[in-house]
Amino acid sequence: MGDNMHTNTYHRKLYQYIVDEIGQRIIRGEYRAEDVLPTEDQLSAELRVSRGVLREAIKVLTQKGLIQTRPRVGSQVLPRENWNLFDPDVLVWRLQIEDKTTFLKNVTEVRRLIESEAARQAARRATKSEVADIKSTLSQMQKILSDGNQYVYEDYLAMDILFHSKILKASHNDLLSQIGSTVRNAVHKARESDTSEIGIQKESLPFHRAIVNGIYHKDPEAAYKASQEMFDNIWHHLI
Amino acid sequence: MGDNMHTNTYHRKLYQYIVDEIGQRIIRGEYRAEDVLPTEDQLSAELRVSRGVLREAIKVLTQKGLIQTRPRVGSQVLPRENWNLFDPDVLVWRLQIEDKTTFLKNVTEVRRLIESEAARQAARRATKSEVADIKSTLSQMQKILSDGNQYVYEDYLAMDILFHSKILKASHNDLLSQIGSTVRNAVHKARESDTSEIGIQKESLPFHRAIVNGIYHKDPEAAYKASQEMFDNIWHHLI
DNA sequence: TGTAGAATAATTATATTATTAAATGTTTTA
DNA sequence: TAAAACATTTAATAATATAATTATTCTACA
Repeated sequence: MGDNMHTNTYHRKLYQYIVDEIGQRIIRGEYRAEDVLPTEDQLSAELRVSRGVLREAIKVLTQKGLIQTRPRVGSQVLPRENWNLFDPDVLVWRLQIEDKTTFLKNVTEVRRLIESEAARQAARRATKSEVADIKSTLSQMQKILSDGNQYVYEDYLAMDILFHSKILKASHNDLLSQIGSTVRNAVHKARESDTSEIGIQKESLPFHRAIVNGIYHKDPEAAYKASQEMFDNIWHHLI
Repeated sequence: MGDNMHTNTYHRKLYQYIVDEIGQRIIRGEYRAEDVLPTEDQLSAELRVSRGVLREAIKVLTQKGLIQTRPRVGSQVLPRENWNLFDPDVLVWRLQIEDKTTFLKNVTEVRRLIESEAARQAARRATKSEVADIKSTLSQMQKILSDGNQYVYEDYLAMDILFHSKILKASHNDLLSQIGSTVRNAVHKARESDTSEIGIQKESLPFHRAIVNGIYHKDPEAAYKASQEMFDNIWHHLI
């Protein structure tokens, strides 16, 4: 860690840097399964933080299923099957480090599955105000895209995220909703599959419209199919 | 907390008690969203632990999405949508406190979705040895059920879990696989939807066989449909 | 002589306490 | 009303003591 950690301008906490550093070392395979990390004294010295901070970081990594710690042994890296793959940090680390093609394929597969089912359920269960809310978000998206000169990618992305999270919520299944938003957030955080070009965004509009139509007309299968087609379109641009 | 915390016979760490205690207070609504927890000094005094231990517990709770902490403000309880619903602890706390019917419905919906898709992908991607492995597990299950007298529920359950986790793995999508096993574990941990009667297990055998057949003959849609029917059957027995 | 099991020693995480620094909301003042 | 001083609380460090686990050594017994 740098020497100016204590006076850092960034707003993250010190232990988060340590979590990131050790976590990434593990994902990179620098520390491998069964390996024992350096002792708390050594690690805190190497990373230039107090043992207290290191211990807080270790607690967090334990929660993520990356390590397990026992007295007289130390902190042991756990095999891959123990990792909590839905932890936002773990997801992002993997997106940054592991083979992008396979992982992105798997991620997109899950997104397609979850979000399409959410769209289907939303068509069944969404309340009137939820439908109205979704519709208004869509029209805001259309507005941003129609005004080609004033198009700002970040604005559109924020609206797009909002749109999909509202559909997820309208599925009235909080587990479904959470898988969807967790994976979506990770993908955006890792800046993968982000296409800032307005052309591609415009191309996806009909699919968005079709999803909303399906939800509005309480036609689950239409919403389902439209959502799947949207992801097939995304996947087409990814490869 | 009891006075004998330090000399506890249980093997859990001190901070885990604190995580449990505060976590449950939040799920119970004793501390509500936007509420600020007592200061670290007060809480550590009340729970009879050092501030260090309390801070480690707070880090863990932060990871679970239950709280957020800032200097001069304290630890604030976050609204429900921030909670990490796939965290084992959060799952258990919710199961102890919240409405079981809705929860179980949502859980089954997710299981049906995930495991059926996994079966479909397994039909496409399973290796020969994986198929053989799945087949042999199924025949062991059949054997246990056929010998009615020596039927032991726990043995059968273990085999059933193995069977489904092998299909999940054969989907060759580790995200899919982990959602599936996490949710399945949650259900078993909560001891919900466990039917120990041999009759119901026998009823589910044809579905299992149809799934394996689909995978064996590389017929994704057959495997998919059989898996969905299996969950529809489970759901039928739940209500 | 060899070995199972108990004592022990070494190592490492676990936990406490005290202190200082940094951040942020609140109050006061110009 | 803006900005400066203030108070409060978390963030981080450091030093130290305790407890738990494992490897080693020793002892008693076959």
